[in-house]
Amino acid sequence: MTNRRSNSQPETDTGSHGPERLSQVAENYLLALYVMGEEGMRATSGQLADFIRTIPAGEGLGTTLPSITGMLRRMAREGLVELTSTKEIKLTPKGVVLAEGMARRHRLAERLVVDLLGLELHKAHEEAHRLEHAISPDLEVKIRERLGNPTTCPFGRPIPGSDYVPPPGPRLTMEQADTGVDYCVDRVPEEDSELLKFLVELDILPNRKITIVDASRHRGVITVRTETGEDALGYSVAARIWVRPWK
Amino acid sequence: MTNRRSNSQPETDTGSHGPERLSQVAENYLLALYVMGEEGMRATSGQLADFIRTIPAGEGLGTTLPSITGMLRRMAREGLVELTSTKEIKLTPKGVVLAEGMARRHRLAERLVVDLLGLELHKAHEEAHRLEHAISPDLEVKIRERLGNPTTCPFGRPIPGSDYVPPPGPRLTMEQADTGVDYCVDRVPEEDSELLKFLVELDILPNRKITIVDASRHRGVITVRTETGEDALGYSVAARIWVRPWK
DNA sequence: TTATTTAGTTAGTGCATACTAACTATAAGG
DNA sequence: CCTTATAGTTAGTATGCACTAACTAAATAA
Repeated sequence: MTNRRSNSQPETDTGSHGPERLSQVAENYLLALYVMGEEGMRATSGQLADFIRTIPAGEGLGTTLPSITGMLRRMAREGLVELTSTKEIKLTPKGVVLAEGMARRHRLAERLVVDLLGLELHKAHEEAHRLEHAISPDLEVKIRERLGNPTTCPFGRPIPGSDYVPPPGPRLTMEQADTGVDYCVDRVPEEDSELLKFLVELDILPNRKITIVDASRHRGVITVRTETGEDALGYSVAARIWVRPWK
Repeated sequence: MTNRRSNSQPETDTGSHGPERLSQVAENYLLALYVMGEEGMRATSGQLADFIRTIPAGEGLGTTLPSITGMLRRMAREGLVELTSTKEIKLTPKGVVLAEGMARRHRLAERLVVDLLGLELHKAHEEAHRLEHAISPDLEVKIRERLGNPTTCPFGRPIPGSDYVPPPGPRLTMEQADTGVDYCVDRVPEEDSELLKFLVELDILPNRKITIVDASRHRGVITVRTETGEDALGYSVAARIWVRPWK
């Protein structure tokens, strides 16, 4: 009777390539590694620990280095990951397939709770982190259909397997954006609930038009005009918001 | 990396009455005990084992008597159940509250997947058995609102905490129903996927009107008229379908 | 009544997942 | 070059949850 989800089984399965269903913990690792890959981060045990710490539903469990080491060993045994000589963690082809599935279900779940159930955006990531483990292939199909085959999650990330096409033009952070030019918000961070509440209020959300009115690097403040008003953002925040050229 | 969901934690929580979050296994037990209570079944370890075996998502795990004994011991330690001298398993007040929550989420999830996502009815129970563990209080509220505060699940069972009022008149099984009288289907079994496919086809579903055209006990066959046609049912099947007087 | 079946517990084991403490290897600094 | 910090592994332990095998108590049959 605890907080932990774990997983035990005397390996009753027939044989060579491990059980079909993964533990929730393994699923979390796969998703984390997938997203880290998307973001171009070097995936090491330490980075992974940091990343897993941001999973809200996880309540900070399984984030010590020894836990990571042990889990990765088991995942390597199941052929999900490989540990390179440089201590970098790589998904195997099998791992990639399963990780894509997790990202797909995670992002579909985010759309589900936001678009269909009206959940506040800043709660979507956490809810999806629970739901992603509970969505069967059958249900996934129904969700996708019901949502009209979305291509991105509500935070702007692509849904693997959808017919997402990267929008033309460079993607850059708001911090790097030019003054006086119209941009379209491409992605916002999904894991920072407090920031998200703020971004919702300011209407700085994917597919909204924004213009940098003023960027005073020395003050560390960027002034952004949205369709609803004008607001000041710190550089550290601006650096986490991705935009692309408008139209 | 297995099929099993388990749960481990060096009991890091502060104190006296156990961790807040339960394991999925414990949640399954609570729901099982709750439903068995609803059905007026005597809850013993053996009965519980049988019941848990019907949980499709569980893949038959945790159904041996020793597993049950061990789990019940842990749950008793957490103050969720009590084992009476007659080997009967009783939910404690705390257990009842948590079990009601499980039943609530399970039945809301069934409505969600059927009404909102268009999932085939015969798959709803299994899907809900996964989803019930992944629904937070926040999300539960949204689901309930979105569904318009339903009072029953798609199989006719009441949703705890809703404003369900038991319909007037006696509830009886179709096997006990009189010939030539109009009845309203009250409940159908949710866990028998094959039977459900059949009942959907025949339109023998909660709130539909049916009439027993003929009951020949010696042949073990009941002939039922629904709004779409007339069909023959075996007594063993009829015994599992609950009806109430129409209007 | 005694034998047998039925139901349940206890004992012992195995694996997943978590932790802390102690060790090691690599990188950074002096 | 040697020292120290940083990152990661290994060792050892704890808990949850699952199993089989063996035991026990209650009900049933002979």
